[in-house]
Amino acid sequence: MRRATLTDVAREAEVSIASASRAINGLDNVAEGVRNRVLEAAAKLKYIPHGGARSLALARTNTIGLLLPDIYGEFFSEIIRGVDVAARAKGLHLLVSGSHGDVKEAVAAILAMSGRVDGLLVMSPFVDSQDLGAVLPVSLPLVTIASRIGQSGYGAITVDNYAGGKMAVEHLVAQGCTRLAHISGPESNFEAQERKRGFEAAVAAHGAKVSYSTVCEGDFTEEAGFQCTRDILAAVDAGAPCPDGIFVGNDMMAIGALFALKEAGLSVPDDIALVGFDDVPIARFAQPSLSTLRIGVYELGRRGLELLADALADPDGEPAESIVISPELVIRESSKRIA
Amino acid sequence: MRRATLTDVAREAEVSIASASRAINGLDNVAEGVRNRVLEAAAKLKYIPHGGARSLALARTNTIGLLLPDIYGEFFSEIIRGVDVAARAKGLHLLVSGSHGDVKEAVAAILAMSGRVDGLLVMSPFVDSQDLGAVLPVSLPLVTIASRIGQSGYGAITVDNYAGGKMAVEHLVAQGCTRLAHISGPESNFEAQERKRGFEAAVAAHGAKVSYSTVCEGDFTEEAGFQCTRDILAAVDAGAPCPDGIFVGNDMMAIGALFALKEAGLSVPDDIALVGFDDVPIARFAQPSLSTLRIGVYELGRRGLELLADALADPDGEPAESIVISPELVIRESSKRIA
DNA sequence: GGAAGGACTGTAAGCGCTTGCATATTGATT
DNA sequence: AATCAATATGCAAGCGCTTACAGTCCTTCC
Repeated sequence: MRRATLTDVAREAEVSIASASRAINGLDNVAEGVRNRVLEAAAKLKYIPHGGARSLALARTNTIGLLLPDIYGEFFSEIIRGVDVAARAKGLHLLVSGSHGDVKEAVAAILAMSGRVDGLLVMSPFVDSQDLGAVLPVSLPLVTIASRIGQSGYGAITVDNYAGGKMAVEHLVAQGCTRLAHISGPESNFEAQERKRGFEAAVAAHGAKVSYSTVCEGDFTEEAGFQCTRDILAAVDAGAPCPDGIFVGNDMMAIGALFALKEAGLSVPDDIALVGFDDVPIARFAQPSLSTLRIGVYELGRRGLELLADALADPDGEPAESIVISPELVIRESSKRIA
Repeated sequence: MRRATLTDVAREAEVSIASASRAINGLDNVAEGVRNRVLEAAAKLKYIPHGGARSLALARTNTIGLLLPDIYGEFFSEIIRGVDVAARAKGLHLLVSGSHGDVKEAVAAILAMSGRVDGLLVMSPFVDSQDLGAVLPVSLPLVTIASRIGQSGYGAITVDNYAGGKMAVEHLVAQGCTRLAHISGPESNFEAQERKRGFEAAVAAHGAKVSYSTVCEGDFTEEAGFQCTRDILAAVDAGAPCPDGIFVGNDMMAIGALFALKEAGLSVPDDIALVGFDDVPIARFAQPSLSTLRIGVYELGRRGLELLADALADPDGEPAESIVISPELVIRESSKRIA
C-alpha cells in the first residue's frame, strides 16, 4: 500500500490540503471540527509526515551531519556519545558517516550530506584535509574537531597534541626513564605528527641525559601497537638498546603494546613504562591500567555539537572562536615507577 | 551567499534546467559542448546538488535509518561497525538515532526518520516494543535486530538468549560450581528476561545439586554490575551462602562485577567464576579475561543491514526469513576452574 | 442596516530536483 | 528533394509539504 500523503488526508477529511497541514502541525487557526476530522483521517490512513518534503519546504532539516574517520571503536564511539547527548538536548538528529581514512571519501560523504543537514560537524585529521576546504559548501555551517581544514568560519575545536607529546616525555623522564621510544600514528595523520613532534622536541630538550628512537609508525589500532612493540623487541634482541619507556600515540595501540610486552615476559612499568594518549574508557580496564593523556573525548563531541548548534541558532552571530584543548596527564599503573 | 541551485547553474550556462540536470548527472543525451558549459558553470558557482530535493524527486534516499537503544558504547558501537561496513558496500548512508531506553523515543525517532530513509534497521529490545509495530510506516522496509516487534515482514535477526542462559549455567556447573547467582539486565528488556529464564530453567533442571539466587537486576552498565556484585557480597557478609559462580547478563556488567570482586579480595575464577554475555571486544582485555557467550555483535549489524538492503533491492521479493543466532560459549580465564 | 473586524478556509506558488513528452535539429537514406 | 531516424533540447508536471495571500462567512458595533 502506498504511503498516505497529506493530500490523501485532506481528501479523506474533506478539507483543503492547507487546512490539513495546519491541523497536523497544530497551528491555532483551525476550527476544532476541522482539526478533529483531519486528525481522524490521518489516524485512519496511518499518515506519517514525509520528513524529506517537509525539510525541502522549510529549508530546515533539524539534522546535523557528523563526519568522522570511523563511526565505531573506543575513540569515535566516545565522540559520538558526546555529540548524541548534545544533539538530543537541542532536538537535532544525526546523519553520520565515516571517511575511512581517506579525504576522497570524506568529500564524497559531505557531498552526499549536502541538502540533508543544517550543519556539519567534521573531524578530518588527515594532513591533506585542506582539500576538503575547497569542496565545502560555503553556506553550510561547519564546525571542525581536531582537524586542519582551512576555512572553518564557524568554530573549531582542536587538541594541543604537541604539548601532549611533551608532557608524556616529561612524565616518563620524571619516572626515571632515560631511553625512550615512540610508537606513532600514521604519517598521514596530522594529530599523530604533532604528538610525535612534541615527543621529539621534549627529548631533545633533555640533551644527552635522554635518548630516543622513534621506532614505529602504526595506524592507531591495537594490532599495530602489538606489531610495533614486537618490532621494537626484535630490534633489542638484535642488539639495540632496550627502551625503558614508550610513549604510544594512542590508547588502543598502547593496549596492543601491553599485550606484546606481556607476551615477551616484560613487566610494565618496571621494565618498560607506557604512556598512551586519549584516555578512552578502556584505558582504565587495561592490565596494568594505562597512563595516558586525557583529552576528554566525550567533551570533544559535546562541545563540537554545541558550537554548531549555536551557529545554527544565530546564523549571523559572531563566528565562534576556536577552542583549544590541553591534554591532561592521567597517571595510572602502566607508568608508575616511583612511589 | 545563498547556495547555488540547479537553476543558477542553468542560467549561467545558458541552457535549460533540464539540460543542466542531465549534464550534472552524466546522462548521455547531452551534447559535449552543453555538458562542458554546465560543468564549468557548476564549478564556478560551487554548485552542490541538493540531496534532499533529489530524494524527493526520485523517491529514493539511499539512506537507511538505524535505530538503536544507544549509539555508543562497546556493544552498540560494534553493531554500528557491522552496519557501517555493510552499508558502505551497498552505497547506503546512515541516519542513526538512539532511543535511550524508551519506546516513546523510539517512536519519535522513527517518525522523524520517515521520509528521509529508504528502510529501517531497528533494535528495540524493550518488552513493550509491540507498541512500535502500531506506528511503523507500513510501507517502509523494516528489519529488526534482537527485537520483538510484531509485524516485521521484512526479516528479523534474533538471538537465542534463552539457550545462552542455559549454556552459561551448564558451563559453570561443569566447572564445578554449585551455588550460582545471576545478575540480570533490566526487567523491561526482553533479551535480559530471556537470558534469566534460560538461567533459571537450567538451574532447575539440575535439581538439588545446584542452587541459585537471582540477586540483582542491573541496567547493563558497568556501574550496575559493580553495584549488584557489592550487594551480593553484602548479603554474604550478612550470612547468605556465597555463590561460587555468577552468570552476568552482559559483558559490561561482568566487568563491573570483576572490579567489585577484586576490591573484595576475592579471586576469579577460584572463589567465584564469572560468565558474561555478548563477547564485546573489551571482554578479552579484562583481567582476568572474561568468559562469555558470543553472539557476534558485528555480524548482527552486518547481516541486519544486508537483509534490509536485499529487501530494498527487490521490494516484492520473498520476505526474508528470520535469522536466529545461537550464542557460542567462549571460555576464558574468568571461569576456567578445571584444567 | 451596513461597515469593520475576526476567525477560518482555500488557492496557488514555491522549496530544488528529475523526467516524460513534445519540439527542434541534423544527418542519413531513398 | 523529401523522408525518417536519431539526437539534442526545452517545457512543464510532479515529488509532499508549507505558507502568503485572498477570499468567505459571521459577529459586533455604530
